[in-house]
Amino acid sequence: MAKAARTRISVWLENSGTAGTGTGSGTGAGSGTGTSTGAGAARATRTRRGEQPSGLDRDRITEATAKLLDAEGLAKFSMRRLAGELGVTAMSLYWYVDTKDDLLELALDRVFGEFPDRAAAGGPGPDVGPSWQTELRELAAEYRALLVRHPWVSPLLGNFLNVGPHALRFAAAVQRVMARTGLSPAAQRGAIPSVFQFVYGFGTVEGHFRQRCAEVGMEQDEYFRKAMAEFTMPPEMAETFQHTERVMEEMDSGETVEQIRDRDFRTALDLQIAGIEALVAREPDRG
Amino acid sequence: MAKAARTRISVWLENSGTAGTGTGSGTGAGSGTGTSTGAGAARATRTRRGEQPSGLDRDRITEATAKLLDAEGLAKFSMRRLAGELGVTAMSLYWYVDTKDDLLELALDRVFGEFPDRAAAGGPGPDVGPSWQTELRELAAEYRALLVRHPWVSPLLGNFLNVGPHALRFAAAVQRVMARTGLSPAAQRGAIPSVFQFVYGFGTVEGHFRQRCAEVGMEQDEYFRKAMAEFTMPPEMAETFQHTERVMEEMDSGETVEQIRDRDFRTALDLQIAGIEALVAREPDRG
DNA sequence: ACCTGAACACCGTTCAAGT
DNA sequence: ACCTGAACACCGTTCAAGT
Repeated sequence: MAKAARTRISVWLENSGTAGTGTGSGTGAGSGTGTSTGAGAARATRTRRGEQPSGLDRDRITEATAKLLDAEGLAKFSMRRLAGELGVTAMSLYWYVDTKDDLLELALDRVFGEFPDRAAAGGPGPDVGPSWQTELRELAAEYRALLVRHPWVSPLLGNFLNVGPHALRFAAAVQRVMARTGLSPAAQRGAIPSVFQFVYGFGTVEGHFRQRCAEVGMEQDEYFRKAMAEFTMPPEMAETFQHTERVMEEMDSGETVEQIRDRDFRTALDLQIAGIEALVAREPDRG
Repeated sequence: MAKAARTRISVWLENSGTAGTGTGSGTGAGSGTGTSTGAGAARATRTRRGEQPSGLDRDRITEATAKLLDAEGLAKFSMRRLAGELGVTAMSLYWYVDTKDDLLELALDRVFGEFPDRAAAGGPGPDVGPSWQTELRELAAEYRALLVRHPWVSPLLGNFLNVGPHALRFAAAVQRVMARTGLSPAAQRGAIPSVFQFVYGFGTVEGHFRQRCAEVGMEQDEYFRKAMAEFTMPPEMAETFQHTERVMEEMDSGETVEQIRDRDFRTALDLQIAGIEALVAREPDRG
């Protein structure tokens, strides 16, 4: 009852449910072709001759999507709006993409392609190059920067599986650093979310705050002060919130919101790295 | 240009922008009354006599909102749908609430009220009762449980400031444990997101996954296996993803997805606590 | 004081039709 | 093979009107 079961939750997974029969003309994009990074061009390249009238293809659409999301945010994004940007009707898009969600997933993976392409494992020996500590810091900083640069990424990460080729490349890089810490595989599996879910949350609120400031056209410090002023703290709690008070003091002594945030981020990474080191020391020796 | 500036981003902040003039009849809810936990009842109590025809009030609406969000998720929630549930037209709701977003914020804070009410600071001396370690674990576990119980909370937390009375009570509890660790105030400000943004991210993906399973009517293990089967790993990456492989192995040896997740969560908290302890040991003695 | 109906300006998506 | 127009079933919100 109620529409055929559809378990697929990602463009990157094989189509399932109603297997085989298919439901229409425009489906089946990228089944099995997705191993190379240029997966998005699948349908377009299949007909490489005679250029589409409007010059549309999956890649151009995905690119325009990311650009529009950067410019106006997730809330204002719509298929009609995007189509307008591309000089085409909304329905043309559905030739290249099954649903709006699929398109968002494509855009999501696209920006993960902005990560510098780290050397794969098995390159130089395990004891040359940067320590796992500094490489972990780098990865965290890059992830944070991505989330701040593209505030729309964060809500999408919450909704989709994110197993596109670029996201996988990043996940692999994460797993490789963790493997170098000396933690047991089981402990690595706890350490990964410990570090990168933290970064996710941190980058999310940071990006969101910056976006908000941009929308109202205020500086971050200005906006922070204003929000504090408007907010009437319940008096019985006032004493508990030492941190907020302290931030205000630090701002008064000339430090910016951004500087304070950077310092907090660094502290948190110090904490995480120290935590990993402690767990390693605690574990029975292994190889 | 383009609509009067409106900086307010939370029901809990004083109305601002267009200050004084106001734009209509039904605005101005809760200006300054919000210090007590029962702030939502403000308008209703003001007219305590003669019971509204439909029995509507802000509290009942907020309650119904949370219930509907639990039942059908954020995506399917709408003012019209909620109104239907309350046996009323959508527009009636706008008498009690300015916008849909305000209502969502009210519901958000409401579920933060589910946290057990922790004793305020200044109760028993600092060295009786549970250690900061076990209290931190408890807070983390409760937060995780909240996010899993109400998967719609997570996306809302990303969008709103969340400075309602109940959320503040929780934040205060967090600050109090951190104050007991021995960290400097500056380090505390890094440690808080380190721990609780991790929990946020962890609880988010867990809650989301469970919701997905419920929607398609599958067990978690079943769904996990299915997703893995549908996913064709890029061959050059297969060797990197040891963890995923290992999870599959552990599932084959009888462990459930849930058990593995619990173990990972515990490991991450071990890591975080060890990290805090290391930072404390590293800092110059204080107090 | 509280509630409604009609209307506005949007959505994502389907479907039959055009070229 | 690619694109469109019209239509369906929705949104949040406003506004004038009812009781």
